[in-house]
Amino acid sequence: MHKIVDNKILKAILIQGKPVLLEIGGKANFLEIRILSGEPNFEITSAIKDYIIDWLDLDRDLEPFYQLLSQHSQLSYMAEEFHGLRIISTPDLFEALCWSVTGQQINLTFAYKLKRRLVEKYGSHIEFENRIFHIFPSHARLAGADPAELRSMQFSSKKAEYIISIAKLFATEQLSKEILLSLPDLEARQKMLMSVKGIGIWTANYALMKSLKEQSSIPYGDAGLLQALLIHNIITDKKDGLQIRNFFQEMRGWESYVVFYLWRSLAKKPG
DNA sequence: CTCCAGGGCAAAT
DNA sequence: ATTTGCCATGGA
Repeated sequence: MHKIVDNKILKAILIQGKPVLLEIGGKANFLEIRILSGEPNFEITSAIKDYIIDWLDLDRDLEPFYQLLSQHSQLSYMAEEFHGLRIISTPDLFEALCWSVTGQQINLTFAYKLKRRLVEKYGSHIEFENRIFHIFPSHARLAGADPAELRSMQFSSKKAEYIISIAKLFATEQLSKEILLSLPDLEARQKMLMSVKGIGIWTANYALMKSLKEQSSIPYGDAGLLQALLIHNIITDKKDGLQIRNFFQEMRGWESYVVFYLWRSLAKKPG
């Protein structure tokens, strides 16, 4: 959903329903944002700033997290190696849910392929200097999609059904980020999401972590998480729930960040 | 060929 | 209340 060119992020988003193309570049101690396409005014510029702060989690003080990591025998290296890395969130809850349903039980490479097809077929886009910048499909668009069409794009029948029914929940305003945020606590949010077909505990926690940025939302059972915990000798058995719970007990308040860093540790190092 | 990927559901124990 | 079969596909 974004491109990186010359060490700058290019991303198209909707701000107040209007498409805007952003370029985010790094300077010494601040970010420089350019609006490449769109009609900026004060209100839009301000909303863009809020969006980026939310998206890249820029308001969070990571020092307490690095303190916690540095005390951990196996993970202390991360405070150095991944210094400054923040959770890249998915502000659009609908997108987060579609992605987590898509990614269920298949390898990530294939999951990315499916998402690309979904975005290219149903999403809008901005064209700028002969390049296309995609915007994730609206729930309204996917609510009207034909499940057979998703099936032909190699979504499983169940995933096609789940995604379209989730889109309909959004389209009929039975589900939204605002509705979830209005609930009293994490448990209530998990419960509401899990009442939807296709959303189990993993999907609920993933979406809550990525979109609502719940700091204690742990995607228990996640294949990548378990693999990373094994690699770091934090657990010896993927089925040993006690070891896993004990680990997250130590990381209380920063569970999501630890998961995010563990996932990052699995990524192939460039070069 | 088999196993497993950033799971969840429904049927069968 | 737990376990199992199934979904779809591709890489190891």
